[in-house]
Amino acid sequence: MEIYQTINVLIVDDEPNQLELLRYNLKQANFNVTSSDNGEKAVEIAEDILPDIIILDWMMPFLSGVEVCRKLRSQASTRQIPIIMLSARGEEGDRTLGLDIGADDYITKPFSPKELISRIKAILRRTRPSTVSEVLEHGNLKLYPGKRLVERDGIKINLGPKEFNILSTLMERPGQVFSRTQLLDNAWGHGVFVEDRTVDVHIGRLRKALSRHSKDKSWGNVIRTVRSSGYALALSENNVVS
Amino acid sequence: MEIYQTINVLIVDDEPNQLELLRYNLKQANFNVTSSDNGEKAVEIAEDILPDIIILDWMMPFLSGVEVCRKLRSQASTRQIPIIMLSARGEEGDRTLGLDIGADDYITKPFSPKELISRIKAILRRTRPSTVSEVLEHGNLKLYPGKRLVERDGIKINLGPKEFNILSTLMERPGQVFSRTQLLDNAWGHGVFVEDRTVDVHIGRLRKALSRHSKDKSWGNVIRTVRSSGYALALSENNVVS
DNA sequence: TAAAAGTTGTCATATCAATGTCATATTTCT
DNA sequence: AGAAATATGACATTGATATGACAACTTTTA
Repeated sequence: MEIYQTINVLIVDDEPNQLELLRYNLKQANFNVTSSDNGEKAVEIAEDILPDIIILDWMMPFLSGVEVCRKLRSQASTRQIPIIMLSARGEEGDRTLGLDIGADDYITKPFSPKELISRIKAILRRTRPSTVSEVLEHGNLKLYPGKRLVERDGIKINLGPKEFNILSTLMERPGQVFSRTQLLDNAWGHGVFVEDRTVDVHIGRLRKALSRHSKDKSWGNVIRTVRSSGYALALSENNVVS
Repeated sequence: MEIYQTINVLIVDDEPNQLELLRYNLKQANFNVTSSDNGEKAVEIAEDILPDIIILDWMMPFLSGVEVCRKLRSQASTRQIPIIMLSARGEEGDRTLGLDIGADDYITKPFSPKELISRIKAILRRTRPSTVSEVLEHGNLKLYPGKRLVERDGIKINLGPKEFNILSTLMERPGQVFSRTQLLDNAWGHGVFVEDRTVDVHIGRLRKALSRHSKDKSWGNVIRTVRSSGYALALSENNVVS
């Protein structure tokens, strides 16, 4: 399974060597890594960056892995974030306690990087079902199909259903040009009788919505007009970040 | 840890002893158990009863665990059902293959019943939080699935069964949009014949109940209306651009 | 057990956001 | 410049959602 989206991993371990080892291996596997060497800070960071998954060492001074886990589970904002616990001990008592406490998985040291990565992916597979990929990204635009939500730089943008559908269609195939008819089919459904030109109006509304409350006027340019053909999501525009 | 709702488990193993052992232990843990001793039948049963989780033996004659897993994953109706694979072999190659194939977890025989149950619960915590969580929280809203009780800032809120079920469904996946049909399925049960629009009325009652006895009028806004789609539990209202 | 209190599904009506179209302005291409 | 395509503001209409009322039921209470 390949990773085709930026996945943020937060690793928490008080031992510098272990931390560095994890960081290295996860970076190799294309994850975006943030780390913390203490539990208290880890909770703050988690609330702040909302990582996609957290790798948590069981044994830590001050705030232990178990307590960090509890704190994360008690907060609505972080309670959905999957947690993998790492432990030096292999006794079953610990293992089941870890799972009961709210961890999603529990790995005993020593473990191979390959196994850790497999487990991360297994968890992400059910956290973000690929049937309808949880989020479509384009530059700093994010579209969540299941939540019918669009964000620009983390700021929510309200769109009408039609505008949402159009943007969704465009974002599924960035760069691809869609004719007005295709957009009508996708965003309205087959067999509706609506003027082709109506699409123009909605594209206009979409552009306006995307650039609203932003000094950066170029946001409307995310949608490229292709004269005599239709519209497409702009690829290499100045406002596109990769 | 307790279980707060009926959970249907499907176990699939060709070996009668093993099957009986699993069945006994899972019953003890208050699961509702269905079993099959062959892969082909298991797929049919799964499509039929849509269990909350499937325990699948890796090695089986005719249709192997891997193939059953593939079949279940290729069907829309069963794609989302979590699967735990059981295997006698412990080599890492198998382990990662199992996870890559679409299983949610992978346990090596011999394992203790306690560990299996812990892993089942760990998975259910993600897929069906209300079945294993004592409390679901969202902001200062708390919902206790077992007690069928809802609190706002510690103050009890009276809800009818339907309203409770709707809220429970929404709180299992904050932000996720549920269609009226989905809500009917979840809160009323399969196969009831009720107008889709009835959901609107109950959402209205739910909102009213949530904001009753509170100056803060915005409490009804916990539930977001998504025009042309359905309803969702609102995520933080800040940062909204309209 | 009967009355009271609470739940539920449906309808009719009110409200309000979203939509589609048109007329006109602007851009693009030759 | 002239033609063709696109952008945009305005506006009536459509369509979806919110809400109050009510009768049929269920559960609780006395």
